[in-house]
Amino acid sequence: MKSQAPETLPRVARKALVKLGADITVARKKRRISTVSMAERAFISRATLYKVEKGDPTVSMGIYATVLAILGLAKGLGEIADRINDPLGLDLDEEHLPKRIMSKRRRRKL
Amino acid sequence: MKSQAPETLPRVARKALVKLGADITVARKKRRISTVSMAERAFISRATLYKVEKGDPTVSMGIYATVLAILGLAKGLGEIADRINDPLGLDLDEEHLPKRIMSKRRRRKL
DNA sequence: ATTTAATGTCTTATATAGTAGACAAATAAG
DNA sequence: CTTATTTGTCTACTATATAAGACATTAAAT
Repeated sequence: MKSQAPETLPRVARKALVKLGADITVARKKRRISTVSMAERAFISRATLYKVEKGDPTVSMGIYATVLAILGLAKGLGEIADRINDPLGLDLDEEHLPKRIMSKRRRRKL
Repeated sequence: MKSQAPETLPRVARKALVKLGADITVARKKRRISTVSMAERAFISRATLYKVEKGDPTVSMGIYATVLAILGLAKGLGEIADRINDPLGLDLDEEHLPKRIMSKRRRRKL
């Protein structure tokens, strides 16, 4: 992630990540997996695992996904934005979604 | 994410990511947000948003989190690994988790 | 009380993510 | 059907993530 304008990450996102990291730590401990062992299984360094458990936004999604998979929690990743979890479905019917989103209609040349 | 040994990403993780990306595309369209507009709001390039919607594992978690937040779906991120979603809680009581995981007990010097 | 392994946390080098910008293809509106 | 715009997808440059390794601290076993 590029740290363009400082604090570009929405607060809700930040909070969710910190919680995710903390939950991962608990889940790991419940399975009695040490940080060294988890890092090895995920093919990452201990330093990176440390960032994951802190909820660091710069770590790649693939690494988070791998750690979750090792904990048997990967499926939840795919359920974040599915129909069930998207009550904001407006009027549009999933089947009839336009292939492209057109903004303000342009003016024809006179 | 470092692509050390090819195909280091567990299949379940890969599947979950592809689904997440597809669901993000649908959620975006339902909100009538164009890729250009979404990229601007998330302070990322269109190319990166494209990767996100493909479920690319190399994109940073912060970017995924930001996009989800714009869609109003960030909370779900924090719920992936919480107690409710972790049935594999073994015997351990969350409160009594050891602070460190000790492996094979070492042998004291004779 | 000792000892040993686990964890928190830096630093620095190198692999790679993210951007910009371009282009063709294709949808939607007039 | 024509035109304006969106989207799919590359390439190459630059910013940054990740690994490696070190060190101090601390939990837990003996």
